Amino acid sequence: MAKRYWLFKSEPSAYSYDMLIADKVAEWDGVRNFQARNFLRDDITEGDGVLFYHSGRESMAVVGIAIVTRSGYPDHTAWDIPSEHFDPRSKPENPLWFMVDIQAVEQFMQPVTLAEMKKIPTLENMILLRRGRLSVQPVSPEEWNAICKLGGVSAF
DNA sequence: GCCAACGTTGGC
DNA sequence: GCCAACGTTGGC
Repeated sequence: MAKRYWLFKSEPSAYSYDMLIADKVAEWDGVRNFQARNFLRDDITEGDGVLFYHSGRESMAVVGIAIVTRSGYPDHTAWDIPSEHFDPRSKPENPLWFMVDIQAVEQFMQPVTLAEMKKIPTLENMILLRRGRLSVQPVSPEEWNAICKLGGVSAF
């Protein structure tokens, strides 16, 4: 199966790329949107590439890349009552929400800002620019390459 | 801090 | 099943 590419958004005060580096591997839990859930459950598989995007006032930029180390599996925080992501509709025997694991690969030399991305014709159809609110979204190989290049990833 | 976009909920 | 109300995200 061909490797696919994704963009994951995170508010850096909630979870930043630096925290991912420190944690080595992160469970991408807490996604509570059905479209994003479907990607996590059905499409995102081990080995896929992830652009890590910081949303919010301080950053608004892709800051690095990550790799999926575990394909979709049930998000156990949904049945963890003290968790802020608790959702009584999800049960271990019939999970509603899903997550994947990711690992940091390389921090960008240069964060690629939202303002910068808006100026690149190759990126004009990016979901990030068209429907800003989806927190897990597919990225085309062309978009992936353009952003990695701008970010100064060593492979380019 | 404001507000547009948009996903979700719930009354009918 | 429709749609108004509501809540959240996230850029500005």
